[in-house]
This record gives sequence, structure tokens and C-alpha cells, in this order.
Amino acid sequence: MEQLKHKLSMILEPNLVKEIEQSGTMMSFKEGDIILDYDKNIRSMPLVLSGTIRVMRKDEEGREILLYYLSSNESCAMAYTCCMEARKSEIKAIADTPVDIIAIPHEKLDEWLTKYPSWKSYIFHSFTSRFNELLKSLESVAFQKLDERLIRYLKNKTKANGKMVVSLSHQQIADELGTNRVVVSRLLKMLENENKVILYRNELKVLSSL
Amino acid sequence: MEQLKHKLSMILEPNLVKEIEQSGTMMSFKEGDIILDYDKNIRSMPLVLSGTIRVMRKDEEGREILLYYLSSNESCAMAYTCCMEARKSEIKAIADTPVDIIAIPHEKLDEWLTKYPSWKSYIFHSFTSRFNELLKSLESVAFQKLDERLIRYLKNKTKANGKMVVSLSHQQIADELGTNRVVVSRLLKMLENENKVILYRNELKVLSSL
DNA sequence: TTTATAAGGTAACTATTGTTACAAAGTAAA
DNA sequence: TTTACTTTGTAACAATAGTTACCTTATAAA
Repeated sequence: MEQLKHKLSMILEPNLVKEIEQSGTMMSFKEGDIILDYDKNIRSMPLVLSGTIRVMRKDEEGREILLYYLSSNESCAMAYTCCMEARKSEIKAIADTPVDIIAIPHEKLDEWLTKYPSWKSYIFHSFTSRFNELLKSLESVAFQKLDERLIRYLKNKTKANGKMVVSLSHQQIADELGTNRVVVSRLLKMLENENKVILYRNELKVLSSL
Repeated sequence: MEQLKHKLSMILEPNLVKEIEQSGTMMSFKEGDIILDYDKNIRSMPLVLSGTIRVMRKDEEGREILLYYLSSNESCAMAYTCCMEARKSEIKAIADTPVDIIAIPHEKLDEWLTKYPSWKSYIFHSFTSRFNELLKSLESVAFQKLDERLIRYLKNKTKANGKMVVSLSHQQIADELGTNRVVVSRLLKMLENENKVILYRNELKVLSSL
């Protein structure tokens, strides 16, 4: 809790940090846990204290797409708008590593917006960040070839999780990139031949040369 | 001005409409005019009264990508965050048809957020809409083949502009889709053979069968 | 330990998209 | 009208990505 206070006080005003302590609920998740799922009512917004959350979305045909990762001090803009407009969740949030969050109840979100300037900045800044990440993804998908997209994916993943090991099967990576397994195996093998990664079963290590 | 009042009063509270009239600046643009350009200071946020605005963004390599169209009563979430954080424009806004806007000065944006609940809802709703459109674009680029993307593009364009004629060369369409001219000509020819469009020089007509 | 299942490697082939090149037709300027 | 330029059509080919099939190897279950 002291650690929480310290982290938040870097960006938010003291009285607000106090309020967050009072009305927020601390929650912990282990890797793979589902923090938010599709069609559930969202009654609080998660603020990430430690670890990484992976945020996904499903389209009309049921295909899932990776929106972004959330790390320390970040919050989910999509969850925020869902809360504000009392809509059901259009997203799924999964713990990509062990995760600690503090859940802010939806009544407070709105109240603090008018009460604390630093909360307003924080929320808008959060929107801008998500926006920019989505735009980068869009550019990546629109202009980059699959090998470059795979490299970008691996870099993002290792950066978000803070470790060089990616514990996913080729199939899982293929799903996140919207392609198929054989293609991913092929490209990963090429990266291994270029000494940019080392492949194991259900796991790969990203080397600094990537 | 009476028309403006009527349009806005559908979604915003009376006192706010009065304030918008007082502090907003009405501006008109003709087709092709640049309303906002990259790297300019944004000192006001446009609220669209009539017509359609096309919002673009440039990536690191200078490639432009279409973000979304703005029509009646809509506003630009990207311009809003730029204003709020006093950043330079990362976007370009072009009049896709003749356009009337009312420009809201940046001091007011923030002030109204705490003063008028309907403004807060409006702004957050606007963010959500832009978010969803970006997500649809992302899904489209990630999963759809080029022929489907072209159809989606033509449908969006005609819907936004409210007319069935698209006045663009094949080259311009290719640029917006991030592909090349020959490919677009090829696909458009196929659509013409299927009686879904009629092609002219610098122009095409979308048929209801599309 | 044997068996079943999941993951990964690879070849051969298909489909889609991108590229180059050039011709034909429309449009604007001289 | 002649000339220059832009736009569109099309063929032929190259590059990239997706698919099917089958094999090997690792892991978990019986």
C-alpha cells in the first residue's frame, strides 16, 4: 500500500491519492487470469499498479484482435468509456504476467473528473496514449510486411512484460497477428537463423540483436 | 445560426448552446480546403455543423492514412487532445465536401467539461465513436482482403458524403487504401463487371447493389 | 512404458497482392 | 489542331502470404 501511494503520488495530487486508497479495491491476478470479459457489466475501472494486462477485442465474425498492453500506472480507456456510459464490456482483459490493480468504482470516475484537475489530465492523457497505440497498430498492419509485424509484436511483448522470454506457442502468436501457424513457424525459423531469437517448445527467447 | 441552434440543442443543454454561440467562431470551407494541418498549433476544436471532414495522419515514413470522417454534430477527438495538452497537430483535416464548422476556443473546452454535464457526455461519446471507428479500420485491414476493403471504403465514403458519386482518381483511392493504382483499377473493373459500380474518369458511381 | 495429444519443421502448391511496362483514351494548354 | 499530360486498361511477371499434407519430437495421460 505504501508502494501504491508512492507510485500514484508521482502523477496525481495528494488528496486524490487519499481518495483512491479509500474507495479503490486492490486486486491481484496471476498470469492468464481474465480480469474483464466480453458482455459483462463493467462497474469499475482498473488502474494498473504492477504487471502487464493484455487487452483484446472480438469483431463481428468472432476474430480476436490485440488492442494494446497496459503496464504500471496505466488505465484502460475502453473500460473507462464503458463505465461512463454504463455499457457492457466490448473488451477482454487478461493478465499477461502476475498483475496488481486497484479498481476504481464508476461513481468516482465522474466525480473526480470535475473535482481533481490531475485526474482529468490523467484520463485524457490515457486516452491519447491508447489512441496513439491503436494508430501505430493500424499503420503496422496497413504498411508493414508480416516479418516486420512479427518483429514489432515480439518487441512490444518483451517490452511490456520486461523479460526477453515469450511463452507462447506459434499458434498463439499466429492468432494474435491474424495469420496462420505455418507462416509464423517459417518466419520465426528465419529469425532464428539470423540469430535474432532462440526457439523452444511453447517458448522463445528474444536476443538483443533483434 | 438558427439552424445551428436547433441542431446543437438536440444534444446539448440550452445554456451551453448559448455559450457556444457566444464564444465559438463559425467558419466555412469549400471542398478540398485544409482545415487543420500537421505541426500547426491547434487553438480551437472544430465542431461540424454540415458537410464532411476527412481526417488523416502521417506516419514516420511520411505515409498518410485515413483515420475517419466527421459529419454533422461530430467533433475531432484527436484535435481535442491536442488542444488540451497544447500539442501541435498530429493530424490533417480536409473538407471532403463543402463544410460549415464552429470552432470552440481551447479555454472553453476545459471549462465546460466541469460546468456542463452534457458537454462531458458529448466529449466522451465522441471519443468512444472515434475509438470504435479506428477499431473497425484495424479489423478491416487485419482480416479483410483488398476487394472487401475497397467495398468498405466506397460504402463509408458515400455514406459520409451522402451522395453515390465518388470523385477521386484510382490513384487517390489507392493512396487511401495503402496499395497501388493498378490493383485498384483491377478491382474496380471487377466491381463494374458485377454491376456494382460505374466507372468514369476521375469519378465513379456506386450502385445500390454494392 | 505405452499411447494419445500438442507443437513444431518443412515441402509443395495456391491465392492474393504488388510491380513493371506499355497502350489507349480523355483533357487541358499552346 | 497539335502537343503534353493525366488517367485508365491490361498483360505478364514477381513477391508475399495462406493452405494442405505429412513427418518428427516433446509432453501428458493412461
